[in-house]
Amino acid sequence: MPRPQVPESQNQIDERTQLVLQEIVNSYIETTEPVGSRTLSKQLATPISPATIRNIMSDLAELGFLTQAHTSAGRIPTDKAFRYYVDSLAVADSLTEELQSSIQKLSAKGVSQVEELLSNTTKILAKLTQFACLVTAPKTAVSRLQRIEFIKVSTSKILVILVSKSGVVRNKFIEMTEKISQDFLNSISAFLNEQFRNRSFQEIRNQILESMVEDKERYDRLLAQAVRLGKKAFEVSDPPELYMDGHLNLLMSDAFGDRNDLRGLMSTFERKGQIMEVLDNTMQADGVRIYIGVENTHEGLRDCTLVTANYRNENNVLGTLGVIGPIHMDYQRIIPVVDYTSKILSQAITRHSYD
Amino acid sequence: MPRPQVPESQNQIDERTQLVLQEIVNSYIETTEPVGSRTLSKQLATPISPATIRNIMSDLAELGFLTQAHTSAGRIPTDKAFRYYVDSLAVADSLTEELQSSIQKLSAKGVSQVEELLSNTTKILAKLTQFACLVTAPKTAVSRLQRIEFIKVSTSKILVILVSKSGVVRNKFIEMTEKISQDFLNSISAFLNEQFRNRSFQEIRNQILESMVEDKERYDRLLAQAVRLGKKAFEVSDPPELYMDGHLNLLMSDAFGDRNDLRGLMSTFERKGQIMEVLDNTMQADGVRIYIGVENTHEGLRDCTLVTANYRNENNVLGTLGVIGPIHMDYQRIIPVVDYTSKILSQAITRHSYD
DNA sequence: ATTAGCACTTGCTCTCGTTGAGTGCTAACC
DNA sequence: GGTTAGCACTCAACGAGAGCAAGTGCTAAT
Repeated sequence: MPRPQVPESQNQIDERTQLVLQEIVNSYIETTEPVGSRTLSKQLATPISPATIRNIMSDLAELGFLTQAHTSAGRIPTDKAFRYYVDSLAVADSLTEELQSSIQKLSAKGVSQVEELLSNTTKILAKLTQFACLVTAPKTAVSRLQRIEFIKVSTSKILVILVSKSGVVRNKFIEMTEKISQDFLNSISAFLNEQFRNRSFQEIRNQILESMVEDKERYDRLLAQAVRLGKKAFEVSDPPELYMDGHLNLLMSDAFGDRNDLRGLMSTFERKGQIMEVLDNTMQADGVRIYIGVENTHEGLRDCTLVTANYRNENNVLGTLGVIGPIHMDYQRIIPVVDYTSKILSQAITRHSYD
Repeated sequence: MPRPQVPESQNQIDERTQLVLQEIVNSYIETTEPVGSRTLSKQLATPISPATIRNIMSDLAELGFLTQAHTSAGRIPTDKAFRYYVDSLAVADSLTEELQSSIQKLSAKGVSQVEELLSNTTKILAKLTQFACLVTAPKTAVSRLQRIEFIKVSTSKILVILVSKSGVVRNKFIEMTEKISQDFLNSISAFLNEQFRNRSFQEIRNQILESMVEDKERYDRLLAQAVRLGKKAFEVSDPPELYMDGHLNLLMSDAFGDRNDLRGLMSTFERKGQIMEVLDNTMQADGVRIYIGVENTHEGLRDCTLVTANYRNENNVLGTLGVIGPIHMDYQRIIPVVDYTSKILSQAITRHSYD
């Protein structure tokens, strides 16, 4: 999702015009009301008369930075204006101590599970931003194996436990027709642990599949069973895991005027798979990414802004977190929050890793 | 939450009046509009003139079954009317084949985890009812131990795996300061399995606590460690588990007119603990329970109806499921759906149990 | 006891001025 | 030539009033 490249010439606007645009966006972010020339004139530090501002506004409208609901209404910044604002005008606030310490709480005392860490992250983000917040679980494909165990829970059922380096535990039941003793299962897990420890799940999958096409005659019973169980254990059957919180904030906030707007958005949230896809698509990039309105490839998000950042351990990018809010969100506040949260989460999850 | 006991005399209303009341409620459920005497007269099978109906309505209003928004508006059934309707008038529809088979899908092919079963249940209920749907995870206190295992994942961290008879798997990390070998952990889990298999978590907790106050001199190292680890493993630190789906349906449906109504309701949903409590309180009773509007002890649900039923295996009630919808829901449809779902879930979860 | 008839109530909708914020243009100004 | 004051124009929002429709309550007749 590369940022739309606009010819420089088109956006070549002089300093004062820039100032006016900045102030319009600021004002709109603050009030969510169309902003008029008179009001703006008063707010502006440099005194410019309403008439002049009208001229400037007219220019900006022509360049596609402003629209108006009807001829006699004030101007509303377009998505393009917000993009411009975010790119060149906004100076990211440094976070207050208070915000910082709120965010640090995500890995507070006694958080022993990665799942809890991620869920805390969404909760804290939701609280601080008052928007919908998302965190993807560490990608299974790049996860590295820390430990695999098989536990026989009944004659035909085996519980598989997969622990990844990043601290994620996954449980899965396998049905077996033939009888296998717990001792034998232990041998198998010992073998698999020996063989695959520290390898990524993706690698393991591939290698197992390769093994299967090799000449089976060469296998002893242990190896054969290990391959069979391993295949089932590492199958990618798991639904994409996504932690989500605060989508009700959007409902509360009447930042989205129409109830129908909200409906569309909410049903997007219900399709977690789609949201996952959107987040995954942003994962290549680095740092905080911002997708404003029409810039969103996913149709359901065209009336929102998505702000995302990755989290990682020392070796790999593990997942993405993000917030979804109105296009007129307070970027100066939100961007650093997302940024800092991603860093704190990275730290926390690195501490949780086993090395 | 016992059903409010109303003196018989107050509700002693003759057959025709009953019929009118029934029809008013029916009509209101269908249209969500105040119902007037003229309209009702036409709908009624037995021909009664509008004027007579007005008299009857006047009586019903006096008895507290009907209200009206203003003098010249039609009548609206009160919560009391719905209670009367549900208790004595509604004949539960038998479920269509279609509905039955939809519900049976909750335990469709390849559902290997109880968690998935429960989550499927909320999804199916949400789809069929278009309301908010809830399922509580099997109560840990009454769960019986099937298997406990300890896996050492790093020098200081131990992963505990608790498998209950009902098929629920729970993971938990324990930090250990002193070093314990995996072999020793295996001995401990063997011991605990031997000792506590089939006992309820509550019993186990108690017994472990008892053991701790006993003379420690008598312990050998194994026993001492087993008690220590066991205590941590069975600690009730887990957040109450609640599966929820379809609360967005309520948002979509405009059955709740005001957006503020919805906000209150939604923030109730955000406090899962409160919802849990409400559901737990209903668990003593048997069969389908219905709490209409003011009958709800929890304030946030006073504008809703809650319909709940338990699910169970052969031995115990395991948890509760329920739907929350508008007071004017279609009871004839919803009640059998909840009832049947609870039965199918009971069956499915019984099949998942290990015996 | 039931019903027809009628006066009355009340919310809803439509229309039509009025108001006010805001624009666009033109002409004057520095 | 850029900036500003002034003025005519536009258009949503608000409010009052008329007409309408649905529904009630009461009274008198059946």
